Amino acid sequence: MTDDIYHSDFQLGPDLAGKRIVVAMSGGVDSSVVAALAARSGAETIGVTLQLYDHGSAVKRAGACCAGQDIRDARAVADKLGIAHYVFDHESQFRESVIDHFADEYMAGRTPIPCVRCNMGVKFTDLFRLARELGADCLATGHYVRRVEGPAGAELHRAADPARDQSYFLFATTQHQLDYLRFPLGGMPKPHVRAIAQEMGLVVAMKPDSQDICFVPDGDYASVVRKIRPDAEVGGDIVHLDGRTLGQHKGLIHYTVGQRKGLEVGGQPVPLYVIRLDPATQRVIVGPREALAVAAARVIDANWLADIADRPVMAKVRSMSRPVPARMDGEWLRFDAPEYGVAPGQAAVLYDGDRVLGGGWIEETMAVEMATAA
RNA sequence: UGGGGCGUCGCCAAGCGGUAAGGCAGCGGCUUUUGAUGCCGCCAUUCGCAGGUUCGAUCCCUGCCGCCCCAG
Repeated sequence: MTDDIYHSDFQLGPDLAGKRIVVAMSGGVDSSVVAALAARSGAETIGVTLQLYDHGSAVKRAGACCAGQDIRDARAVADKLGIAHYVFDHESQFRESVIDHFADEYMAGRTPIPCVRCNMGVKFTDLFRLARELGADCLATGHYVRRVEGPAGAELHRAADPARDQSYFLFATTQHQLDYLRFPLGGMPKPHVRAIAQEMGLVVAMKPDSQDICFVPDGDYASVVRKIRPDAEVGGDIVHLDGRTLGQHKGLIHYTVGQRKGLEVGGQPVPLYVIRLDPATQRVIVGPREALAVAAARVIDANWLADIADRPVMAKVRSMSRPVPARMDGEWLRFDAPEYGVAPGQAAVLYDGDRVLGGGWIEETMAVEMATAA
């Protein structure tokens, strides 16, 4: 027999007849394919789309989701598949749980990850509840991550396609949520997903991948912060670690730890990087790249999916980087080798091979010099 | 209005008679499912201004302008 490109496992047992699957449909190609796979599985499939924000028709850029055209796309796919489809207005919830928090974090000199907040709240709390209310046996999403049945229950693993892996953004998924969630695309390469969409004639087959922050129109996140918090742009001094004031900046929200571009400070022998942000004095502290070296990060509000105490782990402090060896020591994640550009507000996610052990939010960091001096 | 030094890209800075290094900043692109980082490319027909010497000057000479230092 030929390979069945539609093969997927919703981990609901051998017979899906009589089962009910709710699919979170964003209007993109990934979740559309999940809906298609669910529909073909024999289970009753219900598509749900949450409208998260609305910039009018202004957001016609590639990469948006959950608004305007995306909702129409989701509806079109559901119609094509012949499945039920519901749209719920979650603009106010999304604004409160994701966008407002995003703005406040930047104003506090931190660097937020709205995608994680969105997964935690809107998707895995609100949608989760909706799916339960609809009597579904599971909630399926288009995330590129794998759910593996382990000896002690469901485990969260990285996607088979390392280039697509989204596990970093899902570290806060609780065991309870994981039990109910399904990620049918976790084992597939992206081209495979598009092939399915194309073969099934889904209108979204050629839709560009989403990227950047969905609710930020053109990469200019500062303008979004400014719109929500009009007093966000308070300028201040750009101060070197050695005490020299090198210039003026246009507001803390424009900077993040590790950032090099945009300081507009010239005449230096070496590039300067943002070492830290001081919201109390509205100062941007800069220094040479070496000053960025961090020995440890304090992690709070953690979500653990396995025991991580006192054992070697691999850790990621950003989505796009290979995991580095580290170890948890109480709240402190201690890196075997210095890490650079670790910003408070970002997440630290721990791995054991492909398995996600959990993670938490970076509250503060310890510079290498301080650590060695201590 | 005594002496000395300096004025080269937005900033720092080489060049000191043979037809403008480099760094920083900036801009563009690539990469990227957060913010960053990184990588690649671009970035002074012109050297404070005006003359002069020379085949040829940013480099030599003269004057002017502007800074800086010492002295008074």
